[in-house]
Amino acid sequence: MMSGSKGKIPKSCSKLDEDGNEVRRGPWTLEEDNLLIQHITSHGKGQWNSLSKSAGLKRTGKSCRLRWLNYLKPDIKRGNLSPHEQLLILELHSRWGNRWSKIAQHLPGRTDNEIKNYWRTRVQKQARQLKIDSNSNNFLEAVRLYWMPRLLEKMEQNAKSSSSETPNLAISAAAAPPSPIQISHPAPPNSEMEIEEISRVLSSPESFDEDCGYREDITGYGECHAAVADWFGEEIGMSSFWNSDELWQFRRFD
DNA sequence: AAGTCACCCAACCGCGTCTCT
DNA sequence: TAGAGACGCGGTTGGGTGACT
Repeated sequence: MMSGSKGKIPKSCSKLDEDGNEVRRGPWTLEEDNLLIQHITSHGKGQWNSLSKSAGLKRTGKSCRLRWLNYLKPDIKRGNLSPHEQLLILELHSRWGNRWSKIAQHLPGRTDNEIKNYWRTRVQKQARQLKIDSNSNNFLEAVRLYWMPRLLEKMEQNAKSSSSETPNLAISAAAAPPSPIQISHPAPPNSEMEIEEISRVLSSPESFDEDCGYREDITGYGECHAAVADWFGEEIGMSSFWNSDELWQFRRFD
């Protein structure tokens, strides 16, 4: 696996720590990834500083931990966020704010870093275009009134099309090229019943635990995994989510 | 074809919290 | 109980990439 995942040529640099030991920084190389994976596979994780040393890595413990959690961990799900996941992020962020790790706990296979990046690059961009603060009530209102229904609509469309031409995930998985690290992906919600359930839970305050989150597994696909690269390959065109009439209505909130 | 810009995301940093001695 | 080290979280940065001019 390539550091940076896009075929970038790693240009790691080194510096010396206070003991004069070399400490590498920057993108991880394939060799470093393999060392870390092998070491965690045989010895387990934890004690990151000593793990780094005993694995022969010239990295800080912090760096090793981050690399593992955000990139190498076997259950990491990659690819675009599905409308379902986007909906959850919007909903959970409206409740908890920038509690990225807490939000990530409700999106299997997604990291807090990924969710944070999504929020900063997509959601905040949308707020900037509307010229409203992404943490303001106006923006939350706009999200609830327009963005969330759009995502639900998209999920319903997807459910309908997938029920008429249900892809054979098992075949897709079998046909997928072998990966050096087995990454499994949660299967998406693909029935109208599931979507209705998600809508119900999202719109029902009673179904929400104050501190622990949803009482039910609203992700609906808890342990179900299939090796599909990306359920919702089609990118949701965020910038076109709101038409000019809607934009005008948002600004009336001000 | 070359330059510029915006976007995306991996990785780093600082700081608060937890755990161990 | 206090101090040190490890861990975890949220904010920020920097470089690669593709779109646009």
